[in-house]
Amino acid sequence: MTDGVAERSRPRDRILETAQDMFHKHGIKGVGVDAITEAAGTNKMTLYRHFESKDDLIVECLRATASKASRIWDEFEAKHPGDKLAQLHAWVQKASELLSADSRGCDMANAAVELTETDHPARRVIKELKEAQREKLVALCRDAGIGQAELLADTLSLLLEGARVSMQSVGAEGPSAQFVRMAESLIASFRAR
Amino acid sequence: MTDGVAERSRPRDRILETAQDMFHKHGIKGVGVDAITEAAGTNKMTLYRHFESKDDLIVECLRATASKASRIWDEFEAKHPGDKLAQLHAWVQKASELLSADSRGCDMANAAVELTETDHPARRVIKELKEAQREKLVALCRDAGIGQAELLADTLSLLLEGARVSMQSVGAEGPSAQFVRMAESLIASFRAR
DNA sequence: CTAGGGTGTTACCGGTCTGTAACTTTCAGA
DNA sequence: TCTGAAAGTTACAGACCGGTAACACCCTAG
Repeated sequence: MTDGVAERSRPRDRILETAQDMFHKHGIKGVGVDAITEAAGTNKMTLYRHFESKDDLIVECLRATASKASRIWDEFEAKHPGDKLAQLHAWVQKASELLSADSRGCDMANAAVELTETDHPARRVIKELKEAQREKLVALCRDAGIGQAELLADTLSLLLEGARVSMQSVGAEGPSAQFVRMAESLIASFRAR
Repeated sequence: MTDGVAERSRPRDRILETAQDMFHKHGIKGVGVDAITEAAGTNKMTLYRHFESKDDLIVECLRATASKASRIWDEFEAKHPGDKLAQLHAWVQKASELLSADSRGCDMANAAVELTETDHPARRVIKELKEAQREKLVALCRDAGIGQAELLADTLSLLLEGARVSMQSVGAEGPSAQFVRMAESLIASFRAR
């Protein structure tokens, strides 16, 4: 009713999906477990039967989000089978869609900003997942025949990361509006070397 | 004693400085007013005599931080009077020093991530101050004789913003390690156009 | 010396937070 | 139809949060 989540799924799935959404919109420290369970159409006890703690829920949410994101890479391969350069351009395109569709940035980066305790269980997960994403982008650049693949991948990563956080500071009309142009001319200049 | 702030200054100044430091290290929602006043060697009542609310304190902290940052620009002009291109390289150098000295990124960007309420008083301040910084960098690029000054400035902004948030996710050995190389080759390529 | 503003101290308010206990209801499968 | 696990309900514990009231203290300007 007040709920955007498919009503008849298992409570654990509803909690996970609702928590992802609410953490994303309001920040991790900006939403309590009561609010999550209420929005998920269940209650706190059920949450704690499925998750050890809020921290555990956070970790599971990050893993779920990363898992969704990794499915996007399969789309690239499906749409441009074998054509790695086209897949790289598709990456840029997809990134720009993310920017225009959603102004709250990357859940993992946001979590890293919010969870300042150096030993927070989510921090190792964030690092692990971000490094996996980096590896994918490096491999894509390399397979697209670009010489300095690592450098291009890292530059594109920083540009996107910067665009997603810049949107949260100054909005979509700020520097992030030029993301596609920046990324494409970067790729062109790396290809020309 | 447990306190890094100069002991004998006015309580208001101590609170402001301590709050900046603690907000930076632990995040805005990660530190309470009690902890701030205790670290500042004073008490909560004194804080509320000088600041209307925690939100007001947050805003003043952001303004103070931005004011410190703007003094850096004076250094550029002092060290390389009239030589705008040298000042731009000094900006890159200074940015990389920020990256190696501190892994908690930009206070304004972090605040934008944490304070998700769209009508939070800090949000307009963040936008305002970030836009002012952007204007400065655009002017510097233009005065350095670069044609597409806005595009270079925005690209450098996104790179730095991305580097500062990337450090918080994957650490200093991640993509942000290449920031100087990226920035310098960007400047070179814009100058060659 | 004295008046008064800035500061410190203590206690408190109402609210929210994570997490738990004890109990009841629902519902699917044997 | 019976059983047993999953889920819902209510209440609560203990801590912390932002913010305020009332009062005692100091210390400097006059």
